Amino acid sequence: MSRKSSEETRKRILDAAWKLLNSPDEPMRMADVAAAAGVSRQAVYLHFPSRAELLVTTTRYIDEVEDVGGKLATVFAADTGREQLESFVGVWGNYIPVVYGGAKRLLDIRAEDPDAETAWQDRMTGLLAICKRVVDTIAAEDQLADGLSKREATDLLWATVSIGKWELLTIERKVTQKRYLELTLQTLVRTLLAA
Amino acid sequence: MSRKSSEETRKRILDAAWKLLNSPDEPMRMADVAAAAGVSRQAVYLHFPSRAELLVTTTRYIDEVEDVGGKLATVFAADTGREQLESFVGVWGNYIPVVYGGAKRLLDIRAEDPDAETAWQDRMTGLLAICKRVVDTIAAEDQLADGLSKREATDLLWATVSIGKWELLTIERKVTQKRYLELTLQTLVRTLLAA
DNA sequence: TGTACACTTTACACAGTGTCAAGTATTGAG
DNA sequence: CTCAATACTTGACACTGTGTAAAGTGTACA
Repeated sequence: MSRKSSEETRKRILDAAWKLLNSPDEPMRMADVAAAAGVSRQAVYLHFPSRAELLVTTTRYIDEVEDVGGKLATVFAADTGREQLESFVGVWGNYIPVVYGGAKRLLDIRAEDPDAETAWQDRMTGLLAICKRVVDTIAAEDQLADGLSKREATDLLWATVSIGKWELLTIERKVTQKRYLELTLQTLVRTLLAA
Repeated sequence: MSRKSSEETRKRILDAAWKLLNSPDEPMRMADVAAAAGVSRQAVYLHFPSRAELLVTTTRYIDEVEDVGGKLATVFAADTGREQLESFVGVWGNYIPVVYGGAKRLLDIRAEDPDAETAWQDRMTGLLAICKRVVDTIAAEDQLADGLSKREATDLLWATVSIGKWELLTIERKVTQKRYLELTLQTLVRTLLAA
């Protein structure tokens, strides 16, 4: 087998993991991933040292394939803070359903897996940076709501668009994705922007 | 040993579980709980059929000892919707730190344990009912924000005071408990109440 | 005195992760 | 054409934690 085969197998494993991640009822043990990828369980360990690493790599892989970075970058094409906020809620809010499966499983093992914890922190830190930029734009226009520091506004924005809150509203309470976006934006506008 | 001993041992196990639950760095395996309670691992199984059941019972035990029900009932002593909202955020918001450890571990095993899932749903449903009553009061005064149905307002309130969001703001972002309460109340007032 | 009860001790079945070592098949370099 | 490296398979096993089973110990109280 050529050197290429290794890369292909790796990709097949990641795709299989991705698929299982998005089937909440399917278990995702190492053996399941291997079976779904059509390789032996050991082959998975040849590419990924542990389940945690596989999870972490899979989420990064999804981010890459779906180009989160690129999509989030478009948020800053908007000039005003309010427009950036709108754009951000739209882009990120519509990205959540894509990563939800992976994020949830990552969270599940986070308590026991330091690697998963690290990967989670990574993503959260990245999102926090975006939130900070949006808040900075708002603050630069002097449009930040009274009595709110930039730090607090950033934290509030970040917590409001969290995957956990999306899960509560859409999965648990059956709010439609469209309405979730509207309600979230409205909440943020009223909370973060000056009246 | 008298019939009483059984009850005492049970209580010691629950207290040990509670204690471990609130020490996030301590593992809480059945053997750990047993050791902390000063009994054999098997004794734990004599009182609780599974780890999930132990977790579930422990959270209910905390609720009982701390009298959540009673505290939440005081919310409705207030007359106006706005006052009820304030009271609710205070009571529930200050209860979260007490149950946080248990809630987090319950969430962790929820994916694999139907019992834990049920217990979680129970608690969330209970909280949702409180949210609904507060929203009803607000709506009866015609103070609900424009374009918001009672159902949506209830869901938003519920998601906003969720344990997950509290965790993000206080644990992850180091917002103080006091400031968390202020920010949460402000968000809710601006989001749910008519201007 | 003895028996029911609460608990201990020891042992084991089972699932899932991760490791190890030997075997097979393909591919490309000499 | 040969052979060695590469990529993967196969099968076995150690380890951890949950849950079960069974025999043993000690104590209360009828």
